[in-house]
Amino acid sequence: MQYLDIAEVVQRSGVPASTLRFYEEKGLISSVGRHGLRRLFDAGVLERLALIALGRAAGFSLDEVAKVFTPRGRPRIDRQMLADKATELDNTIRRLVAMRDGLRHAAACPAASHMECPTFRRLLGAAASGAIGKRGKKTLAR
Amino acid sequence: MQYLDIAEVVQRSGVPASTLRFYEEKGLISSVGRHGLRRLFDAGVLERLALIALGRAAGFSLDEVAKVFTPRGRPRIDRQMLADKATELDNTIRRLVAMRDGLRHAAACPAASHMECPTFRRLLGAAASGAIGKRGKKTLAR
DNA sequence: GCTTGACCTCAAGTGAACTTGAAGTGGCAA
DNA sequence: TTGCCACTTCAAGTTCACTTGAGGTCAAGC
Repeated sequence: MQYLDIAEVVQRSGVPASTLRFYEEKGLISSVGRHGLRRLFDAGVLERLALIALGRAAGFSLDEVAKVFTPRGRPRIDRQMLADKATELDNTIRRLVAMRDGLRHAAACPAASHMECPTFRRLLGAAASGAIGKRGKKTLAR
Repeated sequence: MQYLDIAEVVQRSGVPASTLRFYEEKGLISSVGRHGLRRLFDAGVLERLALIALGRAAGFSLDEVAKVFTPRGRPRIDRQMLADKATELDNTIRRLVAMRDGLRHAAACPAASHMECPTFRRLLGAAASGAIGKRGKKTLAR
């Protein structure tokens, strides 16, 4: 009874069965057995899924998230890693704030064409020089 | 002389030739002619590339960036679109700030295991419930 | 006992944004 | 005139995180 059928995990976590299987294949979660063909999961899988969702939202790749899990055990989270990720987020946030302000200005700018707006051109220069982007790619939940 | 060889565009913009060809194929930029086989670009392509970089950094897809360009002309930027994107960025920023704070706390948290830290668990709950992520995917320059 | 249907496996597909590889071309220096 | 080699084309490959499809299985309900 303490084991959850995959359908229950899907229902409780909102994560599709295909994704659960995919995560299991990747070693991110593991099932404790079967009922016939059907996977059974320990209730702890829900916490693990939450941790995965958290990691993804923070910008970790699935592979990075996987490293957080000890071979067969509970999560072992490196505080340094968290701090590093926080710093990384800080930089991302700074860039996005600059972008947002620039966009906001451009949207309200009275110049006939954006190309004549100094603020927009500054933004453009920053983007071109890589000050804004150019540091790799990151997938973030929208 | 006012035309730039593709090699020059590569050098000045930092964008690889393969990407320039890819962008041309996508209709994001266009060459004005050839010198032998080699593409020649108008100097304006640099501004266009900057605009593309800007759009990408702001979270626009290439297709979205393409819409900014009129069929064969100069950029025509919809102010509403800019404002919308700024609002979108605002939401992203809010989420990232929450994430960063959570991570920062978790990194400094004195609880033996992160699983015993209330702040971390709150973050986990938020991630699981989709309050943090779960609203789609966005590729951002890192 | 038989049907049902949710689950299973395994392979392939998706989409975004490029990159890479093979084979070809042509301007330019020697 | 020849050779170099940076460019060209076109197709296919790459990465990430999944999803989809075809064909199969089995516990449960009738």
